[in-house]
Amino acid sequence: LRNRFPIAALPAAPAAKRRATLADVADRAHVSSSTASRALSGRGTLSPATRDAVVEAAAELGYRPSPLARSLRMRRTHTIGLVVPDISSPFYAATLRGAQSALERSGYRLMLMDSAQEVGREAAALATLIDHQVDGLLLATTGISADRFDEIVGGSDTPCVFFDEILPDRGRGSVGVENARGIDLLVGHLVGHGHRRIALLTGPAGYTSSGERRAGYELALTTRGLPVDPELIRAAPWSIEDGRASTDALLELADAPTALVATSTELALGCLAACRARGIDLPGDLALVCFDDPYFGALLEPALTCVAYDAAAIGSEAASILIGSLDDGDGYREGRIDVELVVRRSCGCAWREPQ
Amino acid sequence: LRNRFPIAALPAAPAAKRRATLADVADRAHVSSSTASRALSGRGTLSPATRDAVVEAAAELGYRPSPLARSLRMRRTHTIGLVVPDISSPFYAATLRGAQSALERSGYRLMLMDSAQEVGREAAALATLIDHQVDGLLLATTGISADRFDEIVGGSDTPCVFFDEILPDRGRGSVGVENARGIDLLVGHLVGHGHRRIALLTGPAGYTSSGERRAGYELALTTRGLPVDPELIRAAPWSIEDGRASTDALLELADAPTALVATSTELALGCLAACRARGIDLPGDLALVCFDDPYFGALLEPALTCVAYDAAAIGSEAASILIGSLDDGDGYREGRIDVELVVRRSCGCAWREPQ
DNA sequence: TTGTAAGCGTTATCAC
DNA sequence: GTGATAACGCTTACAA
Repeated sequence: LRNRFPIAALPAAPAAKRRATLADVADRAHVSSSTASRALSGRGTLSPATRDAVVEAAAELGYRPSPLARSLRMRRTHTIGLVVPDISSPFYAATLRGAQSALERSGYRLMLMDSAQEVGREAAALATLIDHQVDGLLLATTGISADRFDEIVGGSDTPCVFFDEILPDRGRGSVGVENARGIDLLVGHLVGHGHRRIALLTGPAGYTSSGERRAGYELALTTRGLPVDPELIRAAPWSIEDGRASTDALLELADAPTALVATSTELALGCLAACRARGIDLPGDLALVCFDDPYFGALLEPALTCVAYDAAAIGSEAASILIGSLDDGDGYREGRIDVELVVRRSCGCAWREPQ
Repeated sequence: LRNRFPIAALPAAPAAKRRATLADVADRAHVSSSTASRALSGRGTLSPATRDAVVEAAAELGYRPSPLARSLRMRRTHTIGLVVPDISSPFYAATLRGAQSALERSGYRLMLMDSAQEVGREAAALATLIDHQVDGLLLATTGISADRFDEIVGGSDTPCVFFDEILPDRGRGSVGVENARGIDLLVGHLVGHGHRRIALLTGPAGYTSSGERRAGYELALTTRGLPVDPELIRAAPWSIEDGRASTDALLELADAPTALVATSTELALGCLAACRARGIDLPGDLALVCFDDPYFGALLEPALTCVAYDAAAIGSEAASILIGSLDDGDGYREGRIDVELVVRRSCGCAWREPQ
């Protein structure tokens, strides 16, 4: 009854060989599977002889432990969940890479979810990740409420580190860029060029970076004794189209600005497009600076003066904080990624491309 | 398989520390855990009354099944492994997003690994993914050998679909862009402008896209009765710096080209940088076209004429093929993403930005 | 229609 | 030192 399929009748194709399990290794080394486990994991005590035997058997069988079984048993997955609003954005892609390499160094895997800028999907992503018992969470929130967040991740006390977009008073830490300082650098430089009517293109209200940059702008003006004119502040989604529309509106003002601070690459490009269409000379008629240094910034016309920062560092810093929190226990750590002013031509400086 | 446990079913007050297990649900519904399993999974037959009781108990407890335990038991993880050479590149980030959304639609999760353009890391990434018993693999290879590939994924017969960079004769399918057609479009357009000495900036030899684009270039010239001059072909890594150096070299030729086809955004930007530094007028002195349409292409000076394609579609197409192969069994499916010529100014056309 | 029991591949807690 | 044995949370023959 057993042998209904004699050897000769086996299919020509080689049956997929079953992966060796710990039990197989144990058998081959003539020990119990608990001993084999100890030998391979290094935990517990056992004689060097048996350890060697087990290790050898494992090597011969090409044994690879099952992370799945291990996770189920140990209640640790060595997996970190990452949620971002849009992974195809260069910024988040860079943070992802930074996080990934930092995590890899510590032996963690990454499970990625994209919230597509929808709160509902963000919540679903978090729930999925929690279901998978990720050991920790890296989250650039797209606007989940504190209550919803608590409801989903609160019960599991899975540590969470926020980056870029932060949910206040939650999680084990947060990482952002020096938004205020960056804007101050930009505004300061423009003021140095003699500008007094400086416009701001910022993102929608309610976002961490949007808010910090706007506040930074107002502070930068105030500390320099300049008035804050609400008309010069335009909040819109971070897209080229919105940047263009906002710039158009600013340019049609009776008392138009002489300089403009764009808080993202896209907004700066929108400004560029608007000026080009209207025949406005940059930086002659309007000086432009940007919070963010795209890799093609030097090749734009005019080459973009901006504030640069290391997006990958945001990810790796967040990952480091998370890993720290994983064995440290609690507390709250805050990281800020440094910014740097990169002076080129769009601000009015007489910069020329090197070489 | 789909999300039968919407997050709305979470308990209002997450006071429960330990997550409810199936056994808890069973207890509360006064049935055995196998019955509870059947009720929740919809498999097997059971009375409507008990089913309702179980479902209600599950809802009351805020029960969420453990994918870990389920995977271990079912030998299916509903997780797909994705390996790319560099996730911070906009191209791969876009493919990732495409893949992610297609997979999500079918109830799969994504586990991401970055090979950092190193064969060793690529192999390690694959091994890790196989260890995790991913149900399938999406791979843009960085150059792993067929033998090594077989060694790592062969034994498990985990289906694999290649995209962008392809390992021939392996896996269940592959997806690339219409490289030959794209180059033909570009070369054809330049020839239409009267150019006969057309240079090519391509990537390093040994890459799928690099090779296909170079072959496409030679074919495009030949079919138009133009000679192929090896001096006009420059193979170098896809970086701005390399593009610049290659352009410099071409420009110093005794018989310099009058037009140039860059096979990537970076190479085109390098060409731009070289021309700007040398005071070469684009497109007057040199016409430039590019395989790839960066989102800022219209804002460069001159606005870039190029061949555009949907990078996200590569990822989603690859994911679709993989998912198909997951239940279809074997066979090999090949996908090609369409390209489109976007005419602007760098080729010599009299294009003006809309509006 | 439902329950019992045997796993999936590990590790931890005991005895011996 | 080493080996049973019992989990981890789930699915699925097989029995009842």
